[in-house]
Amino acid sequence: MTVTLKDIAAVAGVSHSTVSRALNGNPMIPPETAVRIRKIADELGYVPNTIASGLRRTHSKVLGVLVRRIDDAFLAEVLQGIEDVLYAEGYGLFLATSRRKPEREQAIFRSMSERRVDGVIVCSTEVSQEHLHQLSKFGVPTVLINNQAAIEMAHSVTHDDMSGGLALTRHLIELGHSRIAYLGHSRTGRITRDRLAGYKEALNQAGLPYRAEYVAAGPNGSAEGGAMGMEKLLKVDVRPTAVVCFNDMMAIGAMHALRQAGFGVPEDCSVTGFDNIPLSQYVNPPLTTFHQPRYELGTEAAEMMLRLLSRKHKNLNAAETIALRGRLVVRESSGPPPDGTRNGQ
Amino acid sequence: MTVTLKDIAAVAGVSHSTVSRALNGNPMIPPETAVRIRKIADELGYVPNTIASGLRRTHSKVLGVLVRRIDDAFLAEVLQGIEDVLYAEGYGLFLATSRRKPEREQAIFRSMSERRVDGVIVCSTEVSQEHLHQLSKFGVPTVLINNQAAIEMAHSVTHDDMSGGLALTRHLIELGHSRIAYLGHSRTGRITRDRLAGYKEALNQAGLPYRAEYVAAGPNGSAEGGAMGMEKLLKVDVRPTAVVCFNDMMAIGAMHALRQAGFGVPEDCSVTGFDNIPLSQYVNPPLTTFHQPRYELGTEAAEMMLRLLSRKHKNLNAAETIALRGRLVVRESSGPPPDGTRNGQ
DNA sequence: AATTTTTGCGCAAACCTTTGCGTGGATGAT
DNA sequence: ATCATCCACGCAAAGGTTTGCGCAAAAATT
Repeated sequence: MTVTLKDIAAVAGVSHSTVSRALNGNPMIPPETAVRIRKIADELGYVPNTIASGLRRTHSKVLGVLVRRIDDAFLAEVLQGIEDVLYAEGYGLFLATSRRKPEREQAIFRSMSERRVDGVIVCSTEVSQEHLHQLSKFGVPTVLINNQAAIEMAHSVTHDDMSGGLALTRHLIELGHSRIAYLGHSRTGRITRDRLAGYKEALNQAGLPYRAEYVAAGPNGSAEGGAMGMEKLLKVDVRPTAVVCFNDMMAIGAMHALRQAGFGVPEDCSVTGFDNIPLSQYVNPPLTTFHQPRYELGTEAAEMMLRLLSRKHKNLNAAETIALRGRLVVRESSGPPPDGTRNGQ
Repeated sequence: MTVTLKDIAAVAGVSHSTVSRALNGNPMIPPETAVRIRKIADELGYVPNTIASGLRRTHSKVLGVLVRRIDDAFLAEVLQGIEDVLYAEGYGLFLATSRRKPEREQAIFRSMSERRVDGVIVCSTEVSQEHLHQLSKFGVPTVLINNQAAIEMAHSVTHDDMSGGLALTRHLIELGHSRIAYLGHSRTGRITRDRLAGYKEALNQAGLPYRAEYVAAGPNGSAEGGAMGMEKLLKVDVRPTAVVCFNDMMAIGAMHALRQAGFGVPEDCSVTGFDNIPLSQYVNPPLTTFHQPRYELGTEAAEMMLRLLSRKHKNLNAAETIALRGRLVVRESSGPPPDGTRNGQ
């Protein structure tokens, strides 16, 4: 049924080795023979069997990508970045989502090992050190994107969360705010801490006090989580006049909760997000946020992986981290504090 | 380096065939032998080589998925639906994005053929009849999701666009609108036509005239496209009091353009979207839209593909289409028309 | 006890490609 | 004419698995 090298060889009157070499551009085969064979292959409708060639060669030209979930504006764009460079380099992309289930993650790593992917890119998931170790034991290189727990001896690309938290908070301070809250996300580790650290640092630099009651966390990173977190903050005695949210979706939820409670944004309370997801500019009011180089996170990770694969002498030990910088995006959800709160509380 | 069946066989003192059979649960091997072998395999850290087994077997247990792009709220959720059922069934997911480039699409189909995927799911892209034919020639079954051009003899799952357009328009009519515009998307084929058809049908049923000047198209399906389309509609002599947009992002753009021009939504002009993307409830005002069963589109397509693969006697000819129904979601972007336009213009 | 059946497993081929090594013929040098 | 060189290609092994067939030993039947 399907045509193989042997079939082409029979028609061309050569051995299948010659066909293989001709098709792979091996210089051993003179050009005229090569084009003749190529032509016959095309006429016969030959489609090389990557799976057979992968068996003989050592690599599969496929990269595994593990991501928490696909239907997330942030991750989707990172994925697109990865896919674009993999496509350009002729690599395939084997995708799986962990959905935060450790057993699913486990199964995925196994499946990727079995499929002999050349490497795996792990994106924004709480991946355990052991799993990664298990992979590296098989010589499967790994690149981490925004890993939650800082993992030793790993290749990773991250964005600079701390400077983002700092930039947003400083922006609010410059607008005159002093009662600034931080609305985090209880299920994320390093990232929420880093952003919180930036927030604290900004307060510190401005000589403003840090108040524990101004730090709340939503149960998750969605709009619902933001709304729930905001409701907590609204119960504080002296309400904050600005809130730095963990991400844009939470900020959107927070604004929703504020509106529900009868407060205007930014008149009564400024709100900032984080990530600059495409939507943040279309909500009303458009969101002040910190832009993440999402797409670039993907491309950088993919390129790092490709570099890793090209230097065959896998000195996987040499850890490497590249940190991408974001930028403050000021829109209309942040403004001066309400009158009377300008200086001090 | 890596441990193979042969290594296990050596330790267990049997042949590698026996190991293979034991590990695959072949009843020929008595249970006690099987568990003994299984144990040795585990101790040795054996990881089956799917690529070798795929060579011997005829199938790869991998499905190709071709999608226009990943960073699109709609497609991402469809993808998640696909991934979830594939994961549950032990299938892998090989992902590629066409990004509307025909040559890229071509290359992707080729790459998928070469990788011997068991089938491909094509999602919402303007895929040509020939490409699909090329795949089916190789016995690679195909399932289409929301294909733009209705393609003959194909398996596909779609949503019912016409009834969506009809439901939205009827909703506006019931609110009292008579000057209702349709804002389409010039780059999509069947879908925009179907929604338009539903719009016309609703007008027709209500005895309202269809006016060509009330039908505009944006250059693309994004918020920018919606804004640009809306600007055209605002130039019409007698402005519409409601506009049915092709999708939510365009609706968001349209609302933006209306605000820029000093009009209120819905006081001056109602706006409806299509898709009910997660964000549509968080924009201000929250968007009236037509919910698409995105996730289910994915799961249905994956399940259809799996059914296709299970009946080995590939009677691929038997076309099959399943249409999923959506539902109207009324929020605050639609309301009664401004005074004085209620009856007639 | 002799014969048949069953059980448990090994042999080897097959899947398709890549590649080290070898070979026969042509070409060039002496 | 003889020998070394080189060119173009073929042979066969290798990569890891699955599986039809066969075979010896054990069990069951007579």
